[in-house]
Order: sequence, then structure tokens, then C-alpha cells
Amino acid sequence: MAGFVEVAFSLPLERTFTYSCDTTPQPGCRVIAPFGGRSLHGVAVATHHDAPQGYQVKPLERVLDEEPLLTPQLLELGRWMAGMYFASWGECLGTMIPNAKEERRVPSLGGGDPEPNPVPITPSAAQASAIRCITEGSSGGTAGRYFLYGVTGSGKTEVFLQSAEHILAQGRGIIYLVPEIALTHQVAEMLKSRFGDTAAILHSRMTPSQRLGEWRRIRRGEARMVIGARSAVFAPVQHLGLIILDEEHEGAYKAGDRPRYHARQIAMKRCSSEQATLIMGSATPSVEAKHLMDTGGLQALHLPERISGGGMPALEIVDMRREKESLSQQLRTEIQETLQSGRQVILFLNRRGFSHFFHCRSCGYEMHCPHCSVGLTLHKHRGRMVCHYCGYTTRPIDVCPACKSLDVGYSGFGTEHIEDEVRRHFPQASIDRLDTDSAGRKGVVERILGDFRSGKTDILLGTQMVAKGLNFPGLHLVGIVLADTGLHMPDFRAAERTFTLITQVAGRAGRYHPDGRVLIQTYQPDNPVIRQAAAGDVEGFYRTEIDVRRMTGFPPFSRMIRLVVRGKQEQSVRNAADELSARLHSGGRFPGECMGPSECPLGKIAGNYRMQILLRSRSGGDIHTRLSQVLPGFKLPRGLHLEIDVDPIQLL
DNA sequence: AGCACGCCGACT
DNA sequence: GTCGGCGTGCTC
Repeated sequence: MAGFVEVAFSLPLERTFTYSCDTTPQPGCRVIAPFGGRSLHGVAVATHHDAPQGYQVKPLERVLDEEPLLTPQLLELGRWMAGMYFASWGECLGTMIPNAKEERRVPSLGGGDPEPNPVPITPSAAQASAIRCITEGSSGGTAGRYFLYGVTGSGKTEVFLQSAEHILAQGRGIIYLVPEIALTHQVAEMLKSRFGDTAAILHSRMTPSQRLGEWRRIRRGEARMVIGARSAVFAPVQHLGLIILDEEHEGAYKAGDRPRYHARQIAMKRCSSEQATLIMGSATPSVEAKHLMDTGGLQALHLPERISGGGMPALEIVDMRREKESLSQQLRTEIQETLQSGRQVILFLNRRGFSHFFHCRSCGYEMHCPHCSVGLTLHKHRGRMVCHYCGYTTRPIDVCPACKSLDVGYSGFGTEHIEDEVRRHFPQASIDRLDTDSAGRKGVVERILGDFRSGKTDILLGTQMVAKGLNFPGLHLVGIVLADTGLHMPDFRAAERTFTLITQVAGRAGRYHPDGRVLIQTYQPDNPVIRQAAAGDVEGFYRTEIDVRRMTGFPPFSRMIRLVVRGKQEQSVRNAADELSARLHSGGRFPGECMGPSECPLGKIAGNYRMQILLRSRSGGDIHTRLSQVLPGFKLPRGLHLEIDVDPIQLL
């Protein structure tokens, strides 16, 4: 039993380290080992009978699992991921595992049982054909990749459920991914009422020990269904048969810190190596997914109409160029009418705070965060100017610090400003606001959404958070306060995001009421993206956007890698970025394009200067290879950091 | 990534 | 004379 074990640590080190042990843990177990004078958590990745040569091994401190937490397939997935995203094996394994010290029971989902609904709804013709396609495809040896492409309310969920049922009947497991933590519980309730079986839940707001508890249940086969956010794609499901990726277009599937993996890419890899079926779904697929459908890499399953009857709500563009307030005359009138008919309003705005920029009308001075290159936002309720990137706050000012003029003001408007304006116009209405400011403590989001669903709230206003996959029976009117917001972002996905946002928000209205209304306020009423979104011309949008991407050579017609050098000292950041660029160019002509180094669109965040290099090529393989040749010999001076983002979704 | 060891400036 | 800056090197 005594022997040697190879351990991978969650450190940016390519190597593994070998330890001696009395009882050799199986690969996939977590261990604690002495490492350079401290003791670290790591993962056993291999075992050996003989002592390694050339150095003195140390004994393992502790083995944390009796049974391996990670399956051999997950260990292998971690290795693939390391190569794919330029991280170490150990870092990737560390990202998968919930790092808990002790196990605790997960609090059971509170409340009374949802009404049991074991009887499958009789599917529509389109649903039936989609289900047939998926289940027939997955009964043979070849598991497919499908995209359920249909508007909100077209019945994607029922197709997911019946496909899941088919997989469960084969004795295989399921992972159901959702972009938002808030959605996990909804889906869990639904699965429970349908299958009786309890699903495991995984997301980042659970404590590590709760997550570990769920991992163990999954690993032991006690839970065969897993519902979770991004990282649940790593759940140690036995005999994985199906991964469902709902709301495929959501940016939340991309991890923000290293390794910067994309759950969709991991899901594709996992499904192909474990012979599982992949079903993605959205009313607004990412341009990449749409292109894959068009070119046959992904089987599109169309769900064209709404189950409950009723078309999409009427979308109308409101030209803001002649309006004096941030709520147009038309929007105010329609809010009034909606309230009088006893129905509800959502006002959607993509910006927190009271107003955007402070600026001086005499000299044009703008107030910026001293640590970041972004304007400060006034949060009136807190009485502070706030930086949305680093959280820096300062006292609002009434005199221009540059020219001492008193003619200063705040332009642009945020959720707080809208809230004030709404309260002024509709003093009798009950109004709630939902954004990351008001949703500080946990449970607040659920309370606010619950109040709206039950009709306690008349008008709900907020940011992205109100637009996500939530269905409200009493909702009649949706106002998009300013649709142009993302359009000027220095990012090739700006049009896609704007389109998706409008279409998704629109889908919320009139889900239960065919006469639902959506007003799109904009300063660019003739912008083609906004017009296509307003017209519900989804196919038209993809056609033009895919053409644009083809002409400009952006994804899906290329792959990109974004490199960011970050540090406190501007000059050393610049030097390091130049050095990296020089090394990328050495060793033969650069394959594809190497753009920069240039200052990032947000050149400074939290006191860190940021320079970026963008790599781009048709296939992606060549730039990936070149980068992996250059990186081992490239050492950054202390205090500098290199972020590597493979297939970036944001270029800020 | 940490945390050692190691060699040059302003302080009890 | 020491405390402490952060450069380079290693961790089984």
C-alpha cells in the first residue's frame, strides 16, 4: 500500500510534485502536502511504486478523500483545459473542485412542495419533432449537439425535460446549466416536481462545504441531475448522458478569472469525450452558435411559435432626441395606462447610479476615478461619487476643481435617477429597484422579484438583473430607457449585445398577455441594429452581423487571444508589453495578426496600468502554438501580471 | 504564487 | 552598527 503519489497544486507551475505515503491515495483524491515550508491543498494525479531519483521526497501530510472526488475523465479534462487556456493542470483542477475543509448538509429547499406535475405536457408539433430528433440521435452510439432555437415561451423547457427523461431512463446523468444563480432554484423545483428525484445544486454563492456535500452526493450517484451555474459543468456525474446549456448567449458562462474558461467550450469537450448529448438553447444564440448552425456544426431545432398563443409583444421605438426628460412623454403615458388597468411595468436600464458623468459646463472638465480611467457615477442615496470598477468613493462637488466654475452638472442617467423621476410622476405607485446596489444582501433579489411576481410592486426598475429568464404573469409594459448604451463600446460584440438585450427584454413582456408592449427609447432611432431588434427581425440581424464579422475578420471567422500586462508602474508595464510583443514576432513571420501593444480601452483599473496585445488568426491553432512557444521563456518582473484570455468575449 | 535567501540605503 | 527594500530562485 505504501508508495509515492504525484500531486498537482493550484499554482501557476507546470510541474507536479511527488510525495511518499503509507497508504497511496487514488488519483482524483485531494491531499495536503508540505511545499516550500508551508502546507498546501493539492490533487493526487498519479501513483508510483518506486521512489523518484535525484531528490529527497517528503511524506504526504494528509489525504482528504477516501474515494477520489475527481473521475479519471475530469482529471483528463483538466489537462486539456490547461493546454487550452494557458493555465497549469493544478489550477484547472483547483477550479473544478469545491475546496472545503469539512462537509455539511445542504439546507433543503425551503417552502412547501410545488404542485406535483408528473404528467408531461403534450408537446406541440415542433416540440415533438425536436424531442424525436434528440432522443433518436442519442439512442445510437453517436450523441449529437443540438441548438433549441426559439423565442421566449416557445417551450424549450419541455424539450429539455423530455430529453432529460430519456437520458435518465438510460441510467445516465444530466447537467443542466443556467447562467444565473437565481435560476438554479427555479429549475430545481421544476425537475423535482417532474421527476420526483432531488437534483444537486451547484453555484458560487454556496459555501465550499455545501458544494463539497453536493459533489459527494453526485459522485456517489445519489443525485443524477445537477443544476448549476458555470462551474457546474465540472460536476462529477457518473455516466454523463446530457448537458443542457440554457440561455447559450449569456456572457456569464465565461469565467472572469483564470483560467478564463467558457462553460460552453468545456461542455462541448466533455460531451464529445464522454459521448454525451449537448443541447443548447436560446431565443438569441451567440453569433458563433448561429454560424455553427448555418454551417452544419450544430443541429438547429426550431421552435417557431409561442405555446400560449399570442405573438411577440409590439415593439416600438421612441425617438429621444426631442425629449427633455429621461422618460419620454409616450412612455409616461403608457405607464399611466398600464397602472390604471391594474397591470405592471418594468423599466430597464443598463446603468447603475444616479447619473453617469460629472462634467463642468464651462471648461468641460470630467471627474474621473484616480485609480481607474473611468468617470465617476453619482449615487445620490449614498451621497457619494462612486467608481464602478474599483469601488472608490468621494464626496460630490459643486465647484469645478479645474476652473472653479459653479456651472457644473451631471449628464446621463442611471437607475437611481430614473427611480426619482418615476416616483415624481407616479407618486401613488409602488416602485422597486433591482440592481447590484439594492441587491446587496442575499435574499433581497428573491424578495424583490417575489413582490413583483405577486403583484405587490407596480413598477420594477433595474439593470440586467430584471431581464434574465424570469416570467411575470402581470407584466404588461417594458420600457427600455436607453437602448443605445452598449453600442459605442470599443468591442466587436457591441451590436450583438445590444440586439440580444432588446430582444430578451422584449420577450419578458406579453408572455402571458398577447397585448404586451415594449417601448425602446433611443437617440439613434435609425440604427439598423435597434431597428432589427424592434422589428423582431432575428434572422435579418444575424445575416447582417455575420456579414460584418466576415468582412472585418472577427469571430466566428477567426479565433482571438487577448494578452493584458498589468501593473502599478506604467513604464514597466509598457516595457514588458513591448518585450512580449517582440518575442511573439521573433522566430519567423507571425502567423495571423498581432495587434498592439496598446493601452486597454480601460487603461487603468484600481491603480493598475493595462496594456494589451490582441492575437488573431483564422484557425486559432497557429497563434495558440506561437504563444505556447513564447511563454515558457518569458518572465515578468515582480509586480507585473499577464492575463491570457483565449476567445475573449469582452475587449475592455 | 509565496516565501526564502541575499546584498545595498536611512534609522533606533 | 541594524531594519528593510525587493531581485532571483526554489518548492517533491
